[in-house]
Amino acid sequence: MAQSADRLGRYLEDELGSCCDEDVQQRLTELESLGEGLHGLDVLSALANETRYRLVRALVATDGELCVCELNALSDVSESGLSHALSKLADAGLVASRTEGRWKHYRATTRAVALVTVLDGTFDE
Amino acid sequence: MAQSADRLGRYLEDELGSCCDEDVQQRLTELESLGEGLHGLDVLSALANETRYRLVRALVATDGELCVCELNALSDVSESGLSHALSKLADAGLVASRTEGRWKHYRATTRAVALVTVLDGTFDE
DNA sequence: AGTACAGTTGAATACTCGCTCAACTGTAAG
DNA sequence: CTTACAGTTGAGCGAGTATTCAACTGTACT
Repeated sequence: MAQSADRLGRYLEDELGSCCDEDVQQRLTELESLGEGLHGLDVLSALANETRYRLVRALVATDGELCVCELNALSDVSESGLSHALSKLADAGLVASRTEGRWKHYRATTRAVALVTVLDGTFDE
Repeated sequence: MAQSADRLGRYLEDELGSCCDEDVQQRLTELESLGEGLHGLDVLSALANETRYRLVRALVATDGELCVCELNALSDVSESGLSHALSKLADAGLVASRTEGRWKHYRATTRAVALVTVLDGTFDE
């Protein structure tokens, strides 16, 4: 860390013309405050996996509900793996479920819809 | 796969009252078409890591450029690790860079801004 | 020329995470 | 009450990934 502060000092000197230790210290605290807020990392982690991403995309595309047994048809993992995947997605608030008898239905949340939509949108430019 | 088709058949029978093999087959192909389109998975993978996510958030929050040496201050990895991280982000189209002398400046792309914004937005509800 | 520094690259290591297997819960039907 | 089925849970293994170390490129300054 002392190393990187040195380099930052040299950089600020380049930028400002002159630079004292206090300038470096101030900039350091400014920068550290930028690094806060890891809100959303768990959501991204949940989505950043082929199996889970496919499930979410399918649910978003369906614009409704799909039964676990239907989701099974479009994922190439075991039934157990599918359950794990859906559980992780539910924890991240990307899918919600409804049980009916012994069948369980999943649907995409608005969060999932928003993310997939934005993600697709950034490829059209 | 034969197993899951069986289960799907039983499910469709429950839903439709009756169900023949052709119904199952048709539903299967419908479902498989939903699983297409992995566009964006690499972007998510790039973002779904604490180090890289913090870098992107910082760049988005700054609404401008940051020097590598400044980014170094808010990431707790080595200088080399930082370089690897930025490289992966650049590959995913989440950051862009500009070299000036021996200093290199990074900025968030519109894709990064869009994603972070949407992600934050889904927590306010 | 040579030295110092900003940043990158590739290989090796350590670690996380996704998947499967087996055992389990809960629901419906004979 | 027993059997069959839908789905979940936890442990353990294998594969992918994040990080570091060392060597490198390119730029400025003397």
